[in-house]
Amino acid sequence: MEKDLCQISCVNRPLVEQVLKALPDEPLLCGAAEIFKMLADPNRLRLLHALTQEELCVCDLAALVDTSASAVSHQLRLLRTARLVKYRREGKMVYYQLDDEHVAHLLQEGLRHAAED
Amino acid sequence: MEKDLCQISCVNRPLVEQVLKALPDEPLLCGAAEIFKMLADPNRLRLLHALTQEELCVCDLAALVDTSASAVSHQLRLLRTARLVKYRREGKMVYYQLDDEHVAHLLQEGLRHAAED
DNA sequence: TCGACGGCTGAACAACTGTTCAGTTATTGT
DNA sequence: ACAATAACTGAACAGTTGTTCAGCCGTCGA
Repeated sequence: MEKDLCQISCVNRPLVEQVLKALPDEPLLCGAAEIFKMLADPNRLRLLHALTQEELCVCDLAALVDTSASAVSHQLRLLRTARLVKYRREGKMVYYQLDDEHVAHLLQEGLRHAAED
Repeated sequence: MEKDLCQISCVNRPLVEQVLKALPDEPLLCGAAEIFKMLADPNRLRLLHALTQEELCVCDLAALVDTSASAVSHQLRLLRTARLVKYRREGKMVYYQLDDEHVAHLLQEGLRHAAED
């Protein structure tokens, strides 16, 4: 690594060291990246946006994004393991909702910034 | 599509229609997804976090994330085209900074939510 | 208890992402 | 004008992501 060039010449070492110290540690950065990764797909954004309004079952969500129930189920598993949604079983049906308001907040922030391009 | 199952039985059509109407339109959703996609990588998060503190040149940034200048340059291009960073040329050097405070804000939000897991 | 149905899962495949490598452009000092 | 250096770029490759397909699990009604 770092073999490409300018090992000694142009790097402002002290400044880099300083900035480096202020960086959040590895697990926190990766955790944040994981959350953003979940938000990095239009279909998942649709699902999450829908869940900001209503609790919905898998079939509803599949109809909403116009794909197979299987595909949605896979997506929901990702969102579940990332703690962005939680679910509730009622008979045969499983109803999903957002895990907390942070999710809705982040989503809204992203949409706002995308709008004022 | 939608061939998998439950075409008629369990879908709550009116509710789906209602939620569907409230969804942001395609380009907005994709725009937001693009932004989140840029934030979905630990190294890019490091770069952006560093730039919240200091204006830095490509070499500095490469040293910071401990990769080649080429790799960083590719990443910076992505961030540039997504309008998350802007740059300034000074002689041979190119200095990068965040395009606006929204970026810093989103970044901070993501880190905060990752922290309070 | 059995069949139907809502939902979940693993494997496989195509599409996308990030890095490396090699080569190019732009600017500076000699 | 030439060599050196900071940065950019396209092609290629490995690793990851999202969908499909086929089959499984859990619950309900007959």
